[in-house]
Amino acid sequence: MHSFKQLQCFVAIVEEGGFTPAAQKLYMTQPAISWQIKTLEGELGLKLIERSERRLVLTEAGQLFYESAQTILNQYEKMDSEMEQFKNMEKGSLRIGASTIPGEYLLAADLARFTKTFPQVELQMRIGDSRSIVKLLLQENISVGVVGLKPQEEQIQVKPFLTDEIVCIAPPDHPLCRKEQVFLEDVLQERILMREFGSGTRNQLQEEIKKQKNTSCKVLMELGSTRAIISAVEAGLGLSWVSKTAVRDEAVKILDIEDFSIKRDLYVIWLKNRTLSPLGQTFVQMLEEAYD
Amino acid sequence: MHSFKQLQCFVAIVEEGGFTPAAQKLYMTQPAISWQIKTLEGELGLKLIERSERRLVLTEAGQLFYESAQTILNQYEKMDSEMEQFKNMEKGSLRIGASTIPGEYLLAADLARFTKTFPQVELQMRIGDSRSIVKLLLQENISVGVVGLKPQEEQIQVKPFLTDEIVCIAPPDHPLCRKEQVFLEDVLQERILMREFGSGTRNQLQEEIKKQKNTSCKVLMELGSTRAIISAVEAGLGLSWVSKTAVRDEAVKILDIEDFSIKRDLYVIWLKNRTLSPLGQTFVQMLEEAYD
DNA sequence: ATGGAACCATAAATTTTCCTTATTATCTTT
DNA sequence: AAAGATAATAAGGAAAATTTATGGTTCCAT
Repeated sequence: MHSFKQLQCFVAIVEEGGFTPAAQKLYMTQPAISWQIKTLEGELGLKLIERSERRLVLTEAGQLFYESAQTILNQYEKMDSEMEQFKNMEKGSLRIGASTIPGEYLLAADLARFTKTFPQVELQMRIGDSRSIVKLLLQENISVGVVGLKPQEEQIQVKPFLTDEIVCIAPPDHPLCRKEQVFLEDVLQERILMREFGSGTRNQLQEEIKKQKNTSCKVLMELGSTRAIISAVEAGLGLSWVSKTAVRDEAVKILDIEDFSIKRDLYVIWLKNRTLSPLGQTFVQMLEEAYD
Repeated sequence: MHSFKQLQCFVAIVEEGGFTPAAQKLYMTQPAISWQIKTLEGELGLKLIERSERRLVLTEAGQLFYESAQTILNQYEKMDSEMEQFKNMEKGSLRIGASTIPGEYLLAADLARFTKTFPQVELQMRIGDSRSIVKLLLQENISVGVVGLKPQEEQIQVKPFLTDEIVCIAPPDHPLCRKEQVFLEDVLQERILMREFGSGTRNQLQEEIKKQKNTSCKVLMELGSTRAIISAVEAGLGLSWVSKTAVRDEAVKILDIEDFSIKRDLYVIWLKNRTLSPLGQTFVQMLEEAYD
């Protein structure tokens, strides 16, 4: 088994045109170079360099070897710089933004994985409604966002990555929970709780109701977070719609409404004109892999 | 600078699924593997293998490294097998040069044998007069030459390998063919055909005539190839001298001249300061064996 | 649970590899 | 022929890699 050093010495000799200059290039002494070549030739059982005359000349074997040695060293350097780049990612920081649903529920696992891979990276996540996340992105306060509302801005690169389902929730002891079939009309009779204006969930919900039933719903209470809504529903203050993932382990009942359902696409967004940092790229890639 | 061994160990671990099996595969002890990985990770500044849990798991960095390491090792093996092939003469090319007689007549069988033994080798033979072959050798356009004129150059290694006889030929119906004893004077009366200037045959012939008889001969026609001379002699245009091997199956008569005969040594030549490639060595060796 | 088996990490000692300095040999140049 | 440049060689020593021996986990089966 030969070593990188041998290849390196050999290539240096060829390129610098002699043992002594090669030694200088590699910060070694000339006998060390001689030794490397000697062992290399010994291992190969072939003479690589003809060194009788003033100028060094490669033997046929030497020429053949030179081709491959070069390729290998190039490949080696490529690898090294790749690893270097990767290592640099460990030192950086990544600021992402997410709207409530992805931020508070969905992304938790991904963030954990990310910080495990890059423990040194300072990771910041800002949570807000979709509109504010887009704003943060445009101001470059964050470099990646995950939102539930497709931004229309020209400068924003949008990539859908997951479809979330928005479900209607009720306290477990609510009359509708016992009903065989529940329709949208039944629900709209009830007190409805909602997130604040600007929420992607609320926005989409109202549009869907209007589109599918051509009515609107009375919003009897506005709350600032999904968690607050769940608590309120649980306490019997009314019904509401939230992301299915948000209620996985909660003490509220999901109402299966026969004639109404909402799917909600989630999008990863970043600025078109900024090339995403290696860390950002890796983060996006991790999301893609996770929700493929 | 990492080593091939490190890559090798790492790849072996990934492929064998553990340190211990990797050690067995590489005929090393397990601590040696541990050490290699440790230093590799240290040099990179990155952890490659997660070994806390029951199963070994590659980190993200490890996966990245694995890709490149594999490529490099593959390339390395390719190089190694190429060199091995070269050493075994299954690969490579051999360019030889020969002057007319050896090239067109004598060497045919040897070349055939050579290509049969080494079918993968690209074999080139250039034919010219002795002087031009020497020139090609000095310019390193060929690595071995076979000539009929001993080159005087200091840098050329010369090895005689065969003595060819140069005989006088005449058309079968020529008067001299019926004569009991033929002497040189008889022949010199006739029309003499010869090869162009620079030919070893011609050179030697004229020198021998001058030496042995202290006369010179009138050259009445110069022809560019031995075959052309034979045809011309056959057609009755005159007499000439050619290598005995060239007329083996030809329709011309050999004149046995009582007081004149020429032996001609053929030489294998190569450059002193270049080590002959394995192929070249073998070729020379084959010639020696064939004409021992 | 508990003893054993499999597996990796660590330590110390040893071997091997590799590099350096010093010197010699060879070839080129003047 | 002498000087200069360049590679080979020798000897000593530093550094790297490997081995044996051992310790600590985890996993499995009794």
